[in-house]
Amino acid sequence: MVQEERNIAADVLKAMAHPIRLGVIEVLADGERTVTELYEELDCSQSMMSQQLKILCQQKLVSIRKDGTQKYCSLSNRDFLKLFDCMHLHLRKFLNFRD
Amino acid sequence: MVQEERNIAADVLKAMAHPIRLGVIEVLADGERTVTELYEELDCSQSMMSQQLKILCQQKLVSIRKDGTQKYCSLSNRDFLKLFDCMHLHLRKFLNFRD
DNA sequence: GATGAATATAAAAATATTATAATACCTATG
DNA sequence: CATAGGTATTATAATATTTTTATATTCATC
Repeated sequence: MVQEERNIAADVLKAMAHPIRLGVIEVLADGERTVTELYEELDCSQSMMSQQLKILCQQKLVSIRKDGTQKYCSLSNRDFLKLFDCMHLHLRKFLNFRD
Repeated sequence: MVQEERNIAADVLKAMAHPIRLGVIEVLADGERTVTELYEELDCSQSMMSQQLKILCQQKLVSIRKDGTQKYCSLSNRDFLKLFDCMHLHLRKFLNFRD
């Protein structure tokens, strides 16, 4: 990677590096959700969710389609789900996390 | 992942989400380096590198062995190198990045 | 066109991150 | 033991992120 790529890659990672945003990715791995479903499932405010979704969309991690008054969110790039496997192992193997 | 795991996972991702720290991981993928080699190769100050290495070590992404007056850095967990493949594709496929 | 449900935006305070500069801390060697 | 090379720490200013609260927008329905 060249400098410029690392800057952008860092922004993408930063977009994932937040408990709620990680939660959104995890939930959406299971399939499409509305904004309301997301903030209920992840137990945060509507405003919070809206702002976090914006960040995820900007990095093209999540995409949104509109249907009437609701918005349906889904993963743009399922490749990054691999990351959760790495992370799971890392938590157990390197940071002392119990199962 | 439960809440607590997402908090920690977010910290690990945050540790990667920085141009220099990404650079360190990339360079170390190729093999061990001293601190001096790292900051010369990545073109930043010694102090900057020392601080960034600390963050990487805290999350057990990098480990350091001492040899006399120098410190040798290496990757603790090569699993995360998969991330670079995903990222490379993501940059090209989703963010309009030329090759 | 008023209402209500779903979502977005703005503002602001609290906190965290980043980057730089200055200084301190080893440790090997003369 | 003074020095110099390699690395760490501290302090600080600038900037960015996080979270909450309040308000705005949009759209379907009555």
